[in-house]
Amino acid sequence: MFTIGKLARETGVKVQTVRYYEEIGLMPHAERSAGNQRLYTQAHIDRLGFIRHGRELGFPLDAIRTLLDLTDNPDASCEEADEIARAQLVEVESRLARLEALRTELTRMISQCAHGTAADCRVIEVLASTDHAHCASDDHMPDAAPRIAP
Amino acid sequence: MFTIGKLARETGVKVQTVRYYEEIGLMPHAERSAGNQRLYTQAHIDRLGFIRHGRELGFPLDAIRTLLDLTDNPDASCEEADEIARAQLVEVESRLARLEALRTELTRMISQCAHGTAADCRVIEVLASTDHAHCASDDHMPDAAPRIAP
DNA sequence: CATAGGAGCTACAGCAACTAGAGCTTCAAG
DNA sequence: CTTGAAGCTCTAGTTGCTGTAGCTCCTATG
Repeated sequence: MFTIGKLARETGVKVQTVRYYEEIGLMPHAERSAGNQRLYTQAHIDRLGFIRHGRELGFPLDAIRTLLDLTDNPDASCEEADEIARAQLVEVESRLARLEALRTELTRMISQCAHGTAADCRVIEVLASTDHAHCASDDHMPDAAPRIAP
Repeated sequence: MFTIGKLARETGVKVQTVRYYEEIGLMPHAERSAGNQRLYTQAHIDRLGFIRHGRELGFPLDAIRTLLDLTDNPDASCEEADEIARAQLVEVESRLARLEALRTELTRMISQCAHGTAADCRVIEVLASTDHAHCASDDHMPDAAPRIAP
């Protein structure tokens, strides 16, 4: 059996994050030692690895929760998993499109900057202009992407 | 002079968000009418438009704050604005790279799904595997991107 | 066997950038 | 004069953690 520190090191998830996952029910309540310390097995490492991998792919915790339920019911249809993955792909592609538009706009802004004073700074001018013709402003911004490494 | 509702409609920023921007000092404290309602002028519309445009380009509010300071000092060098824009471009490009890796991985997962049971679902299998060879897991996840449209 | 310091524990505060709601007042139209 | 939309303040919630304070516990060394 491992302590929480070992579990964290094995999976690359922070200790606090493991406790957080337990709190929100993503990880089961761990057994405790005589001294009230959490004890984990290989199964916990696997589950936490699954969660981390899902987070790396940008799945929200709720989607991961559903995917974990599916792994607990191996006879269930995998349609739901497929759907979650597809939805995530759609999300990722929409973020990509948006970010590509941003890159274009930022590149243009920067390349046109004459390095003078703020009064005639192209960067500021672009922001101040009411002409949003080149903005991708009409589709919505993506949600937070997760932070994995510290 | 406009009410907060008109200001919000003009700029596409929500009423609550305008009040929030005032609270955090991004928008100035508005004049009040006899009945304690906020009153705005064209200058406020311009400023809020600037903020919204910056948010659309993904700038964090702190960066926008700095850019707004520059517009208030038109004689200052625009070097800082340029640097903020460059930093934002770097950020956007790193998110793009990461998202492209995600798209590849998700596409692969989905295309290999045989639509059977969870037990042999490729999506779940990929998440459960400890082989992270194809993950972009070693660079860190980007920060939250903002949500502009409701 | 005592002790030092690293790791564990709980509980709570904070981050970004809003968003939503409760419960009230004010304004403008009919 | 009334009604309903729009304004007001204040508080709490969102997502996914992260950090801190102030404890206790475990293990290794002297």
